[in-house]
Amino acid sequence: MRGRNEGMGPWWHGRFRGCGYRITAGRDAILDVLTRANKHLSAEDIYLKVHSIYPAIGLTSVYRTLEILADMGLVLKFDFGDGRARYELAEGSKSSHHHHLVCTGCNRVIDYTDFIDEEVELLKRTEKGLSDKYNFRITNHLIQFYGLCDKCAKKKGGE
Amino acid sequence: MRGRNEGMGPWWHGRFRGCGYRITAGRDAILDVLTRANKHLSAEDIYLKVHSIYPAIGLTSVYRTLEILADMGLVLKFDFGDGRARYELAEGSKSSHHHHLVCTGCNRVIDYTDFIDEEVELLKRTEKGLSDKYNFRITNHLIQFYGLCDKCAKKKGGE
DNA sequence: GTGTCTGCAAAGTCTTTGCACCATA
DNA sequence: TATGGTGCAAAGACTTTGCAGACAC
Repeated sequence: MRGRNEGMGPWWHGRFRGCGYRITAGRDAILDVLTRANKHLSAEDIYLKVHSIYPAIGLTSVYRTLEILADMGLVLKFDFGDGRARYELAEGSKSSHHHHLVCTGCNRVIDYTDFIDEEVELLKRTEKGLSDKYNFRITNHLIQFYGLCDKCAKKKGGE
Repeated sequence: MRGRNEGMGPWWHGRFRGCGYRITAGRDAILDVLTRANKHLSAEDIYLKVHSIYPAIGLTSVYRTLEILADMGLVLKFDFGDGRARYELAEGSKSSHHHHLVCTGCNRVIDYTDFIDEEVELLKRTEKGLSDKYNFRITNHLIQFYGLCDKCAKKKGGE
C-alpha cells in the first residue's frame, strides 16, 4: 500500500511535514533502512546500516529520529531484556502484525504470527474495556513470550 | 498458601537453600519488602525501603539479589519505558495475575485484572502452540498496553 | 533569512564488576 | 573454615544533552 507512490516521494514525507518536521537526508536514510529491514534493530544497528549509505549520519541523529518516529507511532520500541532498545517500523510497510518470542538464554528473538488473529480479537476487546474503565486512550500493546530456545534448554537445564 | 508457615521461617528460605543460595539478613529484608509491596518497584525504590529496615544494605546487593530472584522465577522484571527496570514478586504471595496499562505521557502504570481469564486461556493455548512449533520452553509472558491516561490525553492531544 | 537539524563531545543514568572483608553453613 | 555474600568505588553501556555550525523551507 505504501511505498508505491514514488512520484510523490517516500510515504513518510507527508506524515513528517504534517507534524512540522523537516525532511533531511539523514532522516530519509534512516526510514529507508527501517523500511528495508524487516527485523527489530538496535540504534547502533541502524546507525551502522545508515552509515554505509549515508556516512555523514551520527548516532545522535539516529536516536533523535527514532524518538520522533516512536512518538508519531511510525516506529515501535522494544525491550528484549539485554539493555538496548530495539526498533521496528510499525506495521504497514513490509511488516505484518506479529509478536515476539524471546530466549532468555541467548537473547534470540523469533517473530511469530501464529494465533495472531485470535490475539488481535481479544486484544481489541480488552483495549476497549480498559479504555472505558480506566479512561485511557490506548495506542499500542505489547505481547512477548519468554523462555529458552532448544539450544539453551539443552545447555542449561536437565529435567 | 505461602507466608503462613512462620514456624519454619519465611517461605523463600527453602527455595533459596534448594538453589544453593545462602540466607542473609539483606536478602531477607529484600524479600520482605517485595512481599509487602504489591507494586512494581525500581531497584532504587527497593533499596530505599530496605535501607530503612536494614541500613547496612547496599544498592549492589539489591541488584544482585534481584537478578537471582528473577533467574529463579520468584520475581518478574518489567520495563515501562522510562529507562529503569521494575520488579515485582511473581504471583503467589500477595499478588494475583495481572497485566499493566502504561501511560506514555506520565509513566503512570495501572495494574489490571480485567479479561485476565480470557487472556490466560488464550495465552496458554498460544504458549503450547509456540512451544511445539519453535521448540521453546516458555517460562513467562508479558502483556502491556500503552496509551495516554485521561490527564495526559487532555494535556497533549486535542481531537 | 529563520528556525530546525546536525555531529561531536561531554554528561547522565542505570546497572555491573573488581576487590578485600565478612558471614553463612 | 571454606565458600559465597557484601559494600564501596570504579567501570561499563546505552542514551541524552549542550552547543556552534549547517541546512530545509
